[in-house]
Formats: sequence, structure tokens, C-alpha cells
Amino acid sequence: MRPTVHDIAAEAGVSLATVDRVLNGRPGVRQQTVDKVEAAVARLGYVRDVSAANLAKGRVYPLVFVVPEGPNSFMRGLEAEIRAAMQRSPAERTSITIETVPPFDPAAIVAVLDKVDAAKVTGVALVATDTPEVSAGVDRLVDKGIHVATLVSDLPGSRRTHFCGIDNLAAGRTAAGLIGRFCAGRSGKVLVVAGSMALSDHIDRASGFAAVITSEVTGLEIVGPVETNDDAERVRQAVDTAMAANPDIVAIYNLGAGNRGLLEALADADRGRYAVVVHEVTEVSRKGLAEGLFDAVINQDCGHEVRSAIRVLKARADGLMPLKAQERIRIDIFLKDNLP
Amino acid sequence: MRPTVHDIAAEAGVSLATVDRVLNGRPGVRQQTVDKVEAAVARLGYVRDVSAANLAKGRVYPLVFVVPEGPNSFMRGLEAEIRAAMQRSPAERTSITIETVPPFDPAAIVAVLDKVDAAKVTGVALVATDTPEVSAGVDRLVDKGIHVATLVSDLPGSRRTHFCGIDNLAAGRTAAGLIGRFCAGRSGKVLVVAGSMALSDHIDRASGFAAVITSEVTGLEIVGPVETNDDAERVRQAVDTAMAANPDIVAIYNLGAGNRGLLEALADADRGRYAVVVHEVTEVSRKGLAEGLFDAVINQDCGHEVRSAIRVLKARADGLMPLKAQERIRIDIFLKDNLP
DNA sequence: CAATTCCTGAGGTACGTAAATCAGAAACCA
DNA sequence: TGGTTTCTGATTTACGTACCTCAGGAATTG
Repeated sequence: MRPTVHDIAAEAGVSLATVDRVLNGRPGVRQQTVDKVEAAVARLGYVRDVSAANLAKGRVYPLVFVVPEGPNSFMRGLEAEIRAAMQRSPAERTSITIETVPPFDPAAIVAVLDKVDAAKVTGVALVATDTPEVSAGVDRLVDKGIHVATLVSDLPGSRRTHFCGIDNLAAGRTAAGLIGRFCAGRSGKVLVVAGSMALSDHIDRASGFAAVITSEVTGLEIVGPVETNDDAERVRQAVDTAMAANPDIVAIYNLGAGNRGLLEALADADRGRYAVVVHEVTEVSRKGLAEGLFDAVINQDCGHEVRSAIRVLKARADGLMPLKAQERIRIDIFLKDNLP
Repeated sequence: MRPTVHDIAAEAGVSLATVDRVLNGRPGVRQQTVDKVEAAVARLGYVRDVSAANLAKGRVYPLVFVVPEGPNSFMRGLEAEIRAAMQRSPAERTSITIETVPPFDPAAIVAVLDKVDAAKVTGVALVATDTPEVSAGVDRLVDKGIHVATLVSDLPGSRRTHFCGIDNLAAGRTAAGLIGRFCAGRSGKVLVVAGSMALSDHIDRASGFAAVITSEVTGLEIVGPVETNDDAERVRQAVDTAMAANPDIVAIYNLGAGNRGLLEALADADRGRYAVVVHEVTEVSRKGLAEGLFDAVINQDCGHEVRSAIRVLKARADGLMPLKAQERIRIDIFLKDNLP
């Protein structure tokens, strides 16, 4: 059997109360005694029984998630994952609230952040637009002692505790690597479509993409990025316009949402003429892959992101540092052959 | 606060003992009373506190992992993940033993399986060669009431409880999809290198690959598969030989191990002449990607596989069915741009 | 030397569930 | 009717940790 606090007390020759004081960092123990206890812990290989500790503590972690409203499939998938996490709340000792805000509206985010009650909430996770007022709002929360995790899109200028999302520079580089190989020696233009350059994930993808296209791929030249606010209709128009203006487009990279518009534009164009890479597995992008109009979809698993955010916020609330390696979110590449 | 068994007892108008009998499926309760208790559970939304239940049960799950010995990097990575899981044993209430066996040796696997003591072990996970004697050995374990999970390579003819690994047919299709696009209209031969056709994962990858190459890719013709027993030196010789015999090889798919040999063969050949797809991220395959000799690496996360096997074996030992969606292992595609 | 602070021991309760025992009550069979 | 079986209630102990109180010894201070 694994050792318990009683075994530690016996091994160290001290009382149970003293072991407890040492293990929980409470005051009133001489350094020499602390050492004795820690030596016993090391000798017996004692590990705190988390089940029992949680039971005894009866601690709960009230968390708030802030996500944008609107038809964006990815965001709706994210919200679904948060709701799934709420279902697991009893087992995880969390108590989760979802706050939805209009998309691309920094003021609305700030309003939500500012009404968070530090007495009742231990952590906040949000999908942020990268603007100074949101950064300031996050910093105010952090000053109040609330840990903040950014979801999907980071807020590099803020003092947020953690970023739960993919390395978007690498995602852009990956898209470029795929398109470079898919175009295999053909030369021409590659159209880049973005949602909003106020989102740090879009900025990073665009620059990672541009870096690889210009330095490692020969014969391709970037057009754009054109901004569409992730609106399908605007994506469609942007693509139509660009195609008309540039007959030598050979590839398209949509680093934002609104893939429905891209799909429509492609359906009207020559099938198979373009190498197309988009982001996020949704019903629309699955359809694009299945029909051969999209070649690859780069994906981030929002379920992982939500679960990671919860783990990180809980750990930080307990004063622990999360394991960086464990919390890394991977960049998934899907072709039609490996769609789940 | 969330409801406890006491609340259920009060709500249902029965005693604590009766609630306990119902919740734990013990006999001695009239159906009518069972219904009353279950209604109360539903009404109050009672969820068993897993921490407390585990604490009270004090249950441990003794598990055995069977993995092949030898220099295969992937298998060593797998073993490392199992050892990492052993470190977490106290928290997860598992007690894990690792048994190593010579690779490609069905008799050795069977010997290990047959010495497993049903009284002391609740579950076994193994990397299996797909032969009738191993299947029979697995079935004998299942007959003894021990749940068996296959790791990485499945045993479709057996009554194993669960397969923890990727869909290798889809993996082969994915490799074909990538190579088809990377070769972009060039035509010629694609060399397929395999480890052993006694491994069901290798068989599946080969047939998934062949299916897509023949039906969806035009201009490519398969050479092989050549069998190498995952030995780097034999891979090198096989590739050298095939290259000499077929000057029109444009692509190589190594669906097994021994990538070191492939790397050596490619280093001697014309750089960039071949589209190369291999399996499993290891030091060697990272090097291949970084140097531009490999175009893509298809990977299965062995950490996920080990953790999934543990979850599944624990759940089945408790008589629960694991959630199929949650235990699916994804097929990862890595280019040099998205290597973790 | 007395007073005070610091350190430690002893003992208890609580968390929510599991599992056991014992004693009645009700329902059944002979 | 007596005896048995089946169901249920009441009560207790245990799991390992957290956290509390109280008391007394040791060390330090004035």
C-alpha cells in the first residue's frame, strides 16, 4: 500500500498535526522539523491522495468563459465544448458560466470582464480581440487576483496567465508548406483571405504564411490579405473579385472563417484549378474536402483547448504551474482521407 | 451544494442503506423501491462523487503492458509513455507492470499472456503480432475475465476488448492523398516499404494506400511492398535496390519503422527528387523533415494511446463502456513547419 | 526568574461514499 | 400456524486528508 500521512508521521517521529502543517505550508514548524518531515516524505515516496484531499477541502472552482456570439461554426463548436465541460462540472469541482458577446466588439468584452466578481470567480477564459482596451481589462482582472486564460486568439500585450490555442505562426507556415508542395513547381499568385487583422491569431497566421512563401517557395506571390470580418458573403465577393482581377491565381489560403462563401465561389470556378487550404473542421469545410474543392484543413481541437483552459485555471488557482508540454495544443492537418 | 446520498435517501423516503444498495446494484431491494430511489436521483440531479467513492473503495487496478524489445524508436517511446503512466499510478489507482518480449515473436507474447494471474491482474494491453496463436492467447485471457486492449496494432480475429490505435486504413489513404498531391501530375512509380505483413497495422496501411493510389491518383504505380522487419539496414538495401531497378520512382512510402535506413539511402540519392512520406515522429524522422528529405510524417500519439488503454481497461473493469468518441486516436500529419 | 512567544503533540470533526452488521417488518411457503 | 425468505432501516466503521482546538514543553525575551 502507498504511504499515508500517518506513515510519514511515524517515519519522521513527529505528530500528525506537524506533518499536516508541513505538507500544507502552514506556519509554526521549526526548519529542522520541516526537514525531518520532508526527508520522510522522500524516503517513503509519499504522494498526497488527491481524491481524499479534494473531499476534505470541498473546494470548487467558479470559472467564467467569454465567447463571441454569431453564426461562426467554430465558435459554436467551442461553446458546445464548454457546455460539455459544464456537464462534467460535478466531477471536476468546477462551476462554469458562459458569457456571450457580439463578435469583433472590444467594448462588449471589457464590459463583461469588468463585471466579474473577484470574490465569486477564480478564473476567466476569453476569446479576445487584440486591442488595448481588452488588454487593459484583462490586466485589471489579473490585478484583482483572478487568473485569465486567452482562448484561440492570444493577447500578447496583456498579463494574461496562459494562452490556450495553437501556435498560429506555425499554422501559417504549415499552410504555406502545404500549398507550396501542392503547387509543385507551378507558378502564379496565392490569394490570402483573412477575417480581421484585429485578431492576433489571424495576424500570426498571415505572417507565418508570408514568411514561408517568400523564403522557401519559389514561383508563388501573395495577393492580400483581404479582410472579411469572417462573413461568408464578403468572403465570396472578395474571392470572386480577386479571381477576376488576377487570372494567374493558383492557390487560396483562407486563414479566417466564412468558408461557406469560399466554397460557393469555388463551385462557380474551375474545379481542381486551385490549391486550397482553410482553417477549422466544420460541416462546411468537411463538405469542401469531400467534394475535392478544399485540399487541406488546418484544425485546432477546441475540445482540447477548453479542457486545457480549465486545467490551467484550476492549477493556477491552487498556486501550481501547469506543465507546459502537457498543455500544448497541436496543429492538426486534415485531408479528406483522414477526416474523423 | 450538490446533492449527496443523504439527500437522495430523504427525498426518496428510504434509508441510506437502501440508496447504497440501489446505486451499487446490490440485491435485496424491491423494484418499486428501486424506482423511487432512481426518481429521486433524477429529480435532484445526483452525481456520485468520484473522489469520495474511490476513497471509500480503496480500489486499485493492476494492469500489465506487453511491448516488444529492440531498438525501434517508436516502441521505446511507447515504453517511455507507459513508464510516465506508472509515475502517475498513485493518483490513478493503477499498478502497472511492463513485460518486454522479442519483436516479431508470437510465441514469446503467448508465453507472457499465459503467465498472467487472473487473481492479481484486471487488464492487459499488448502490442500484438496478428497470428492465430496470439489471438488464442488473448481469448484465453478474456475467458478468464481479464480485459485485453490491443495497442498500436490490432488483433481483429480475437475477442480483445478494445483497440487503442489509429485507423490504419485511413492512415494509408492519407499517405496516398499526400503523395498524390505532392507528385502533382508527375507520373511514375511509388515504392512502398513495410516492416512485416504479420502486423495488422502494416497490412491496413498498405491496402489503404493502394486503394487511393489506384482509384484516385492518376499516373502513379505501386512497387512493393517490400518487407524489411523494421530493420534499418534492410530498409536501406531495399530502397537502394528498388531505386536501381526502377529509375522512374518518384515517391516513397515507408509504412513501417527503420527510417534511419531510408534516410541514408535518400542522402546518397538526388535530393528533392522524391516525395517521401513515413510514419511516426522520432529523432530520425524529425531529422528527415528538417533536411527536406522527408516531406511528411504521419504520426500516432503513443502517449494518448497508453492513456486511452488505461482509461478503457479501468472502465471495463468497473463494468462500464468507454465512450467511443473520446477514445478515438487521431492521425497526425507533420510537416517540418508544424513539428512540435 | 517570570512572562511571553514559538513549537509541537494529542485529539477531534468533517468531507461523501462503500460496505458491513443487526434487527425488525412484510411476504411467502408448508 | 410456525418457520423461512425477502426486503428495508438503523447504525457503524473505514478510506486519507484538511483543518480546528487545546494543552503543554521549549526557547526566547524582558
